[in-house]
Amino acid sequence: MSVPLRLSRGQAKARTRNRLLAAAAEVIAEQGFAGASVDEIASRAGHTVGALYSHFAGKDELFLTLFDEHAAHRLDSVEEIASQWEEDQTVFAALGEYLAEIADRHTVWSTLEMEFLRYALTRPELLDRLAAHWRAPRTAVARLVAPHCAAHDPVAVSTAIIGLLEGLVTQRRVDRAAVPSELFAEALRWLTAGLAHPPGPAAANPPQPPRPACREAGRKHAGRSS
Amino acid sequence: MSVPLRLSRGQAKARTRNRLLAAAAEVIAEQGFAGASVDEIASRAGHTVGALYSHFAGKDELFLTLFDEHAAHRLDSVEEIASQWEEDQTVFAALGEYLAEIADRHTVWSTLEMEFLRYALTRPELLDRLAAHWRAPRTAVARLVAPHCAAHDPVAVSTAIIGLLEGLVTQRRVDRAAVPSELFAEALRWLTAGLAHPPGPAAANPPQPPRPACREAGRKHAGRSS
DNA sequence: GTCTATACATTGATAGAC
DNA sequence: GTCTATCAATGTATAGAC
Repeated sequence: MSVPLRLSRGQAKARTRNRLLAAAAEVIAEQGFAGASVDEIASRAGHTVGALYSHFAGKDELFLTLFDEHAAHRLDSVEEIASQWEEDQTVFAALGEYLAEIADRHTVWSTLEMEFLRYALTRPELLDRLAAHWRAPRTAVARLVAPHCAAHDPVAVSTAIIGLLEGLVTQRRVDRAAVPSELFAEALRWLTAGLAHPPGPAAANPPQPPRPACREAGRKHAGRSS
Repeated sequence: MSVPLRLSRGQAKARTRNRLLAAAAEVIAEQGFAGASVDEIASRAGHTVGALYSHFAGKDELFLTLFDEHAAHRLDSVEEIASQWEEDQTVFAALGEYLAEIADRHTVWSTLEMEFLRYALTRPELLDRLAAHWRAPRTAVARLVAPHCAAHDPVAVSTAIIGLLEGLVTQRRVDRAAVPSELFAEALRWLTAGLAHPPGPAAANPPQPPRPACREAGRKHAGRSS
């Protein structure tokens, strides 16, 4: 096979494409979809609009491509974390650092995800795709935490964990001091520790007397009814 | 004093202003800041650009006004929940329903907040203002949960709680089935129950025995099903 | 205070040269 | 495959009528 010292034609093409996608991610994260001009995207990628339109049908298609490719990337990232997670509990600390890192450096990703969400919210068919994209990481984490879930639904636990972490990332981006990197691990421990608590006995809807005590008490069974 | 059957001049003016702000919230949530045209904002408010520019210096100022006024609204909302929270533990269920309601109906708010965040991320001075706006609800919740925090920092706990709830809201907006309204209360119970765990003795970084009791039994009378 | 009409800039997208 | 030149459409903001 050819050993390309220079890039082959196909490689060069792919390179351009990837640069355009990366630039689009940046600009759209910064300016929003509507605010991002194809011109700026192209020029930040080191090209011009012509190149952009030779790779994508238009701004929308570029955005949607980004949308799908990012989802795959995201899942890989989750599974990478997951693979460490199994090793031992100390991974909480590492996980915390990793997420703090995300909050601090990979800001483009999370901002882009926000924009995906906003964009999809008014487009039902896109919202479905987005939901599908989010399902994979959820089940990946669910599989992971299942052994620690006691009688709780692993998927529900997974959803809570992801929500917790994402919520912390968001807050950290606004106010780094308010969300020290250790808090990720700490909060995760709180949540998982709480799982060990009696899911049955510790009542789902404990109508206990108004008692703001230091210790969480209340062992009463109550049916779920809303 | 004049008893205005009709709106006084000042009232009419305020009414227009509020309508413009409400319309701006909608349109900006849907289209993003850059995508929202002043024309559509004005017309959705039942007015024209002229009215808009007589109330605001421009699109930016309109957005920033929205930004500040929404923060006040948000804080009120949190404190309203907080006031119930103290009453008793059953508020978890009510809180869960409330937040599910937010996720389902007040979508404009949360979308708008995402756009605020994205907009502020590249504007340091705005990011500071945003951080300040988020501080108030955080301390409000912190005061509330302080009695249940054992040795943990109430503000850290508050941050985790807010993150958890916000993360769940976000996921619910994408996939309602994945985040049933009961999960809000449930996750909150997990987290708060975990707080009771040995924060002092067993240190903050407990290398627990490789395997805590992980009963996968899942078979339980009142387990979560619905 | 609000509306109508308009000036001026910017955008997404296309066509043809290389 | 990529660039340059260009067009039609749209958007912000202003000026003057009422």
